[in-house]
Amino acid sequence: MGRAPCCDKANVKKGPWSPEEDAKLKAYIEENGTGNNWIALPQKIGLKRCGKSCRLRWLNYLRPNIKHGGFTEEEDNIICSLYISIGSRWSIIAAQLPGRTDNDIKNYWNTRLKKKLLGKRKQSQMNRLLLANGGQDLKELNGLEENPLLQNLSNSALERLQLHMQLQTLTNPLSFYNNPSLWPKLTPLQQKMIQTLQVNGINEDQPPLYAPINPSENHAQELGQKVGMNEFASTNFKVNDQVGKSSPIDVLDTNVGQENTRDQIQIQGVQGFTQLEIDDLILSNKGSIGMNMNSEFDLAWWSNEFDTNRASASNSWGSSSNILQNTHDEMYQDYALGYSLQ
DNA sequence: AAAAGGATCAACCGCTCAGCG
DNA sequence: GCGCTGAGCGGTTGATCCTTT
Repeated sequence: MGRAPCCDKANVKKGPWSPEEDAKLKAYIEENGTGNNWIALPQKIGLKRCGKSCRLRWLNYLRPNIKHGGFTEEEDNIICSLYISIGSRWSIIAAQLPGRTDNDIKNYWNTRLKKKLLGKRKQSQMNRLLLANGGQDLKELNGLEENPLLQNLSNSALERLQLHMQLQTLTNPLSFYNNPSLWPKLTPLQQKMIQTLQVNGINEDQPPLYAPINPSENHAQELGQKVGMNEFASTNFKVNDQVGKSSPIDVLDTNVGQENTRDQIQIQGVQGFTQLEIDDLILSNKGSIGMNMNSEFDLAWWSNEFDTNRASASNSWGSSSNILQNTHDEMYQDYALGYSLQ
């Protein structure tokens, strides 16, 4: 037996609200309140609308102090930061933005903000892998398709992961790119390809292969100490001290002497590489290189499981949100430095 | 100028959860 | 403890507007 309908579907009006309906609803609620019974409300005021529809109309459009459109840069920052942190918890995000509704933020994110962030850079093959089929290709290429934890990653979590990866690539001095000690052993074919590219030059949009942006380890260390990406990761970033390790795969496998944060570990396998390198690495190391998503905790962070656990465990977004906001504002600002959202 | 395709956003749908008897 | 009910939420849809060809 299915769930009983919340109203008589045959006798309710659907579609856009007329000004008359708006006026009726607004006048009644302003005078009497909702009475904590949305289901009964439309009958009381003679509206042929579902109670749920009335509730939505009031909350999203008719109640006082609602703002529509014209999102500020600060609001963008908050939305992005929170989305990366907690995913599509629109009501929680809306709670941080006075006058904004969850529906408005959801629409704004889906239609504009997401594109600003994900679409402005040239869409890479990694993006396609991540988004085209819920990350399945990437999981398979990484030999992780059998990992039930990774399979539990929702599209939202994958999207957040992708955003985070972009942030990492741009800001993390500990990235592959910036740590020669992390560079992989190359197959003869790969070496030949690199040589060819170095001789012939590569797409000017891309930095040269295997040319560290910040070759100074001291510089990387300084920056590393200041990069505290989120409240959940410990902030004791430690520059990889495994100089001499020849392969990132080794590093990922052992993590000897490191106090890796989630951010550092998870992305190590891909960040800072050109698309060509990523593709090649994935293909040539299928099953052995990856984002080191072996830890249940790490995976949970990206998944809805974490969202649920975190939300229900603390149930105190009010207090945690400040931390959340600060850390992610910082993260977002780092991002924005290298990648203007305008 | 018109058609096609894309973007936007209001509204709906169906699910989960909390409160209550 | 259990079942019912309504509130709330996130995902999705579809109408409309806008842009491009």
